[in-house]
Amino acid sequence: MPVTLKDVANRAGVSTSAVSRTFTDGASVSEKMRLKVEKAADDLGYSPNALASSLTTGRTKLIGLVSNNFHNPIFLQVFDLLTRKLQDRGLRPLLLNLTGETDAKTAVRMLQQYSVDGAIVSSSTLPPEFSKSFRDAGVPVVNSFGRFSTTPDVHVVGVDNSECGRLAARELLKRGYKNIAFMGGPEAATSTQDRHRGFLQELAKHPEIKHSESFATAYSFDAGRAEMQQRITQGNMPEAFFCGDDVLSIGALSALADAGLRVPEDIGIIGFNDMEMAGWENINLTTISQPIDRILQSSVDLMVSMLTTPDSPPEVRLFPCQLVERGTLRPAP
Amino acid sequence: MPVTLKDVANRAGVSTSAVSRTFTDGASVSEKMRLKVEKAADDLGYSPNALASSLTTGRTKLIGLVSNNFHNPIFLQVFDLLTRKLQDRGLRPLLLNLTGETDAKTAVRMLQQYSVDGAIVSSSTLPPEFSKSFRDAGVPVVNSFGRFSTTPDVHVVGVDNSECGRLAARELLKRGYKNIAFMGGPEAATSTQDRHRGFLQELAKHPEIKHSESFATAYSFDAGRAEMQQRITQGNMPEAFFCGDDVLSIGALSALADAGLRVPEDIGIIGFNDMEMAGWENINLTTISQPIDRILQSSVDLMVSMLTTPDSPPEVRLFPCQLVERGTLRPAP
DNA sequence: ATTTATTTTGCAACCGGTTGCAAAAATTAG
DNA sequence: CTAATTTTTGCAACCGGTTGCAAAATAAAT
Repeated sequence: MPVTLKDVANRAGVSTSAVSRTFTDGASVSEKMRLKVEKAADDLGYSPNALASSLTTGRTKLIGLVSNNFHNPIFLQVFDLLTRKLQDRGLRPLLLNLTGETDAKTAVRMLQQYSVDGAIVSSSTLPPEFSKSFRDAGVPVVNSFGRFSTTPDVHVVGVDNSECGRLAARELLKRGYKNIAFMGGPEAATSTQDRHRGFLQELAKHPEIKHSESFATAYSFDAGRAEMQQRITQGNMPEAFFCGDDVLSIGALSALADAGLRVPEDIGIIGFNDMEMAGWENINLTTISQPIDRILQSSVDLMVSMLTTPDSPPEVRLFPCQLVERGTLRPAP
Repeated sequence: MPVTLKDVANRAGVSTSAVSRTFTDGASVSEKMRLKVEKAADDLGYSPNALASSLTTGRTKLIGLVSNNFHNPIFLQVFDLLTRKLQDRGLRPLLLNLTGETDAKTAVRMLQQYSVDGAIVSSSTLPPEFSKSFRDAGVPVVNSFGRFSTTPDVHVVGVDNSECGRLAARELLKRGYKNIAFMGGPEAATSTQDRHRGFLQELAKHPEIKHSESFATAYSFDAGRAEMQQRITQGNMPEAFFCGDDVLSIGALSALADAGLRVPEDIGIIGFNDMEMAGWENINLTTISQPIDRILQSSVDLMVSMLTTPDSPPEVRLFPCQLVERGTLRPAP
């Protein structure tokens, strides 16, 4: 059924090399030959078998898309953009779901078996060892939404999370809140750690501001809701919260609503991510947006450049975040 | 860098065939040989190159995951489950994003170039021609969330959407609503058409019930909100709505809230899908759930069985939907 | 019209495995 | 202890392409 190189060669009455060459750009083929071959290929409906060619070229054009986060809606957007951007470059995304996977070795083996040309690791909760293992196994990797480092093991693209923490703190201060809180995601997530650190850095400049912090067990609605309920029953509530994620914020909002606390009149909330839902009128969450499109574009660009020029030193590309003003924070006085 | 079959053969002092055989189950190898080879393979850290073997076996274990819906959060769950289930079976999901793709030929070529063993098409908005083209190109396909047909072109797994429409209607009637409405997604989506049909079928049995219908332009929050606003300004509101999707419902809820209409006191809403968010306490949407896990499990099972026994006639597997009682519909009297 | 430089083409080996076939080794039967 | 079977193993061809090299064809130079 599938028509092969040889079939085309026969029909065109030329060697297989000639056919191969007309389909590899940069190869030496005369115009006459090219036409003859293309004609035959068209007639037969031939398209080259990428897998077979990968055997000799060593390139599969397969890119592993590695994640363990299939719960935050933001990742649907990530997959959407990433797959399209890869497709545009003639690359194919092979999805690797590492949910519940703790052993980097297994993951490496999976990638290797399919000889992916590279891997884009998209997660802020996957331990950095994974990326490193991939690289050590000889797989070029880009870590999207990864952690800033002055000595990165692999390419990192994302935002400066501690700057985001500072931004959130500044914004709360600007609006005159005197007693504020940080509500993070899981303490083990580097993104939460960094945002927390930035938050504290900014507050260090304002010793008169009271502040407190707590951590939800996950980046999820339920965790955010539970954590906020906890804070409410404990009493001694701050005036405003910086929540480490929108889903978390929405959970928190729901707990506040249940407790009869009004937002932003009684309590202010600022989230993080600007997921689609944050803009929905019944949620209307003031939040901080990451430039997802730019981050992913840059990730793909980096991947492509690694494929053409291997051994470029790991690079960190950070993009600025932005406040998205909506209705859950009182205006500056 | 990568260690090959030959390397292992050399080290073990045996032929390459022997090595190949120890890694293919069902092949004839003595215990002695197997041990010797496994030892050598371990020492070298060998793992077979799946792509190379695909050349001769004709199986790549690559399964195309085809979708054009990267907006409904329900699909994140779909990808999560699908990738895990495939991985469990030793298959690898190759993601094919057909957003904005209108030409089935292009899509087919993409699949073919990577010689996927099969394709799981997950979408209720992708034209059925796509699935058919894939099949015609010799790619086994399962259409998840597809449309029921007595003469299906390909395997179809999903729910009986018209039965869901009937279920929704029955539920509304049971609760004593006398004037009800159907608010569908885009009229071109088969899922909307079928739910609509079922809805009407049920109402045909109750001529005393007033009913009306309208269609949102997409399965999205904004479309649902806009459509509901439209209905409100038109006046002449029904007592309850069956919305063709949860996201749509949530948009509708937001419009109702803005208009000062209380749910379920003034207006009842029943959604469809039971996405995670529907259960969030601040949304608390009464809805109809599809057994996503079973649908996807069945899809993967069907795919696997097609790979082992090709040419089985296309089958339709429909699973029952279920009411999920929450707070947006008044209780039965 | 020759000679020389350049481009185009085909041959054949190779990429990393798999597999039909026949020879070799191990079992079982007589 | 042979002869007849059955199992295990290696050889070599093949899967669908790619590519270095040298021969053949063209083009440029003298």
